[in-house]
Amino acid sequence: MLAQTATHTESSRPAISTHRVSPVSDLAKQNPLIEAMHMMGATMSFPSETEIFGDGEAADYAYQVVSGGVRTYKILSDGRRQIGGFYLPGDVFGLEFRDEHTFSAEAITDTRVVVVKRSMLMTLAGRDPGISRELLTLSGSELRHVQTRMLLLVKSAEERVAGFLLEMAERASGGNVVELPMTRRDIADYLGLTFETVSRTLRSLANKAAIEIATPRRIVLRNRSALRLLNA
Amino acid sequence: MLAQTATHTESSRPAISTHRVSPVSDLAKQNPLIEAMHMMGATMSFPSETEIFGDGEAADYAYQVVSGGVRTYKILSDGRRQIGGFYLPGDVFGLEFRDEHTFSAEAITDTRVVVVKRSMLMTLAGRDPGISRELLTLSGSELRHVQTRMLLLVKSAEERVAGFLLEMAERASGGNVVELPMTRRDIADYLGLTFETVSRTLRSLANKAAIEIATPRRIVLRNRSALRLLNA
DNA sequence: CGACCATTTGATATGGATCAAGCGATGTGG
DNA sequence: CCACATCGCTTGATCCATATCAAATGGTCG
Repeated sequence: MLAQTATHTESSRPAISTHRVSPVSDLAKQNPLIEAMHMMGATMSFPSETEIFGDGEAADYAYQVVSGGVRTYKILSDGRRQIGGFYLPGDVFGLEFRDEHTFSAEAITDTRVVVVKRSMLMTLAGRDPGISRELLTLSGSELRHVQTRMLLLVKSAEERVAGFLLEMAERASGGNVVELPMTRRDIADYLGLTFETVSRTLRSLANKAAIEIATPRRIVLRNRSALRLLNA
Repeated sequence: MLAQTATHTESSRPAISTHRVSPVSDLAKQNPLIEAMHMMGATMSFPSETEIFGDGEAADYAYQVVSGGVRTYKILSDGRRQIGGFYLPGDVFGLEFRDEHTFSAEAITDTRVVVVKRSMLMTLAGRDPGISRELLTLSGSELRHVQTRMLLLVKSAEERVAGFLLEMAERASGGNVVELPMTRRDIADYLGLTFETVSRTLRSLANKAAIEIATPRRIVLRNRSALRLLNA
């Protein structure tokens, strides 16, 4: 069954709908890869906190988030969890250009995704240089993203949190209000910090009037350039 | 001129030889991308410590190390230097799948590289799915490599240094003797540590009989599994 | 041989982790 | 509908790994 694992309990089983997704979004119309995924893919729903695929499983499918949010992660031998990335609506994940998944993936909230066989994408890519080019572009932007993360990980806690907020703001529409679908612990595991440090750092940024903590999950960016200075 | 910048002084100017590289290596014969680079590329020599390209410059060329070694890096606003990667003979660098270089590149020692126009590779990729697939594979392995780095960067100094040594041993033939072409500071800037910490950690690993410091630049791995345990 | 770097080693400082406790919102069962 | 349990978040106190500052040593190349 599609990317489903034994960890799904009866109550958290993802729902599969086999009819095609429609209408195709504007984005898809401009991007042959996304278009192909929507044309050929099935939609699946995953309840909050359920596994989409596991670290080490065969990477037979590629996914695109339709609604909700996804985190990929890896459990290190000492029990710590490192988050590989957060994926929001429109983002493609699971396409790792190798045969096994490097990370596990879970729905952060109730999530719908489009799923397509990787082999099908690869076949298409062999015939259509446009698809092939899109795959390269996608891979390149993943690479860039991870490199940016890498740069973040050598900085101070304040710089990491500021960088994270700016990244989330950019990815979710670009406004000043950032809705965080993930917990403090998720953010901490993404940034290589503890959740206490994330909490304290957010407080400290609020005290400096760089941000406002409207609710724990809703942050308002008050002074983007101050954040960007930290982000350097 | 090919990837050359104003920072080259008269005495450190790279030498260009326009004749084709030959013979094509065994590796190249098995990999259409590498083969293409060798067939169409020119060789250039860069003296130790000279710039190959700069952060932000147009990424018009892709490079493969023939001999010597290369580091890519970025200077952060606070003056710290983050090293993007080390490239040894056989490694391809500068192919960032975007129009501008994300990092600068310098020769660590006297270095020869094969240079080829990126647009030429892209044109070939459009015609030859084999080349296209190789580019994807290359991009995928860069991605995996950076992800591994990312995982390293959230660990302790000992884990980072152990991981670094294992990586270098694997890449340079796989024997137990690791020749380090780079300084302690280079390693530190690669791992997000200070050079003092790198030095102390190497000493500590030697005290535990996990390694032997034959000379500062030549490390012998004495107990790989101990290193791997740290590396988890 | 001498000068210059890279490296090592030592002493101290500090940012973030860890340990600990309390608070607030959310949802559940009585 | 209320009381309570749970979970996420915040805040406080202390500890520790690594940074920082400082100095000595050693290897390498004119």
